[in-house]
Amino acid sequence: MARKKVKLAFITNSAARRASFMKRKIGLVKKAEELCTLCDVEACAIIFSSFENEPVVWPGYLGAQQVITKFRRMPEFEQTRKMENQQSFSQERIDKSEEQVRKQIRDNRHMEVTNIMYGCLNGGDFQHLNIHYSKDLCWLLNQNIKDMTRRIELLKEA
Amino acid sequence: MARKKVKLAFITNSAARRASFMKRKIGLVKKAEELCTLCDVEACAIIFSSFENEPVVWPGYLGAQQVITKFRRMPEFEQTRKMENQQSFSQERIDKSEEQVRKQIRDNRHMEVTNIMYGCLNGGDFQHLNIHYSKDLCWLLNQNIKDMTRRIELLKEA
DNA sequence: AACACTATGGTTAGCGG
DNA sequence: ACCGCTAACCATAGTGT
Repeated sequence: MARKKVKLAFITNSAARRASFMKRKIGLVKKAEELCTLCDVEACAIIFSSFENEPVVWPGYLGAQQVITKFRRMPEFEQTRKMENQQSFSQERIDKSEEQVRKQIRDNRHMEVTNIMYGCLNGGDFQHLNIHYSKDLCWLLNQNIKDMTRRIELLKEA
Repeated sequence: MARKKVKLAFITNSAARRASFMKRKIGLVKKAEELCTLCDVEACAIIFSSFENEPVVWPGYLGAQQVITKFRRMPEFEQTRKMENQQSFSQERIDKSEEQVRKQIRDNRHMEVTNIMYGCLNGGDFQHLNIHYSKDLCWLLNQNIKDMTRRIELLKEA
């Protein structure tokens, strides 16, 4: 994610994919270690890749076995419930993302109308604006006027 | 890690620990998903914490079972070898860190002597400098003179 | 291949609601 | 408790060696 924002999809170039894997593998293990140290959790991770003959096993063979045993001991019904939780977990993340998109659209609109406003202030033509932009522009102007009025009042008090 | 750089140690405050866990859990799963998408690996993660009654199981119960089965099928001797690899993996990271520390010390020294140099240029006293600082300062001055000479030559050519 | 570097994008601690 | 925000840290893609 350096020069360009990287697209979250399979990396076709195999050298790049390998490089990315090597870096991210370390990153992931580091994050897991941090979580353990900071929050005292019991966890394990296993990663099979086509780049290495053996899987990455964190935090090591014995540690992983211990966690797996604990996992296996959970009653089946708990595990099934968990699967459902897993789904709702993903759903929540989707909902969050969608909310963020909506927010972004609002912000973009705001900036767009702000730009139009400055254009008008510099003598631009605003006769051609359609009804939606006109209404937003009006609202924005009113907001700005309110802001300025408030500031003036504050200055008077001081 | 906003206001201060956080120390990598158990978070004593339990509310803060819980908050950190909740955030980092999501972060970890996200990283794992990214690794899968970008590099097409087969992986699983299980996290038992005192904050949740059930473990976080990624990528879900069935997916985890599949990976665990594959892991269990590995011959014992491979698994043992892997344990050793795990150790050397950690050792490598320690070595890297130590090298970085050494580099940092060098850099710090460089900046320190640079500061002294500017002090001298501004009329500071350098009679009291011990032999080590004197030598480093001498070296730094020579470097700077070389740099300047090179730049002068470049300018002449142009 | 395997590293060091660095600009950028991503993560998250601490707040405020 | 949980959510959103933002400054500050952290991870890493791309590059050069």
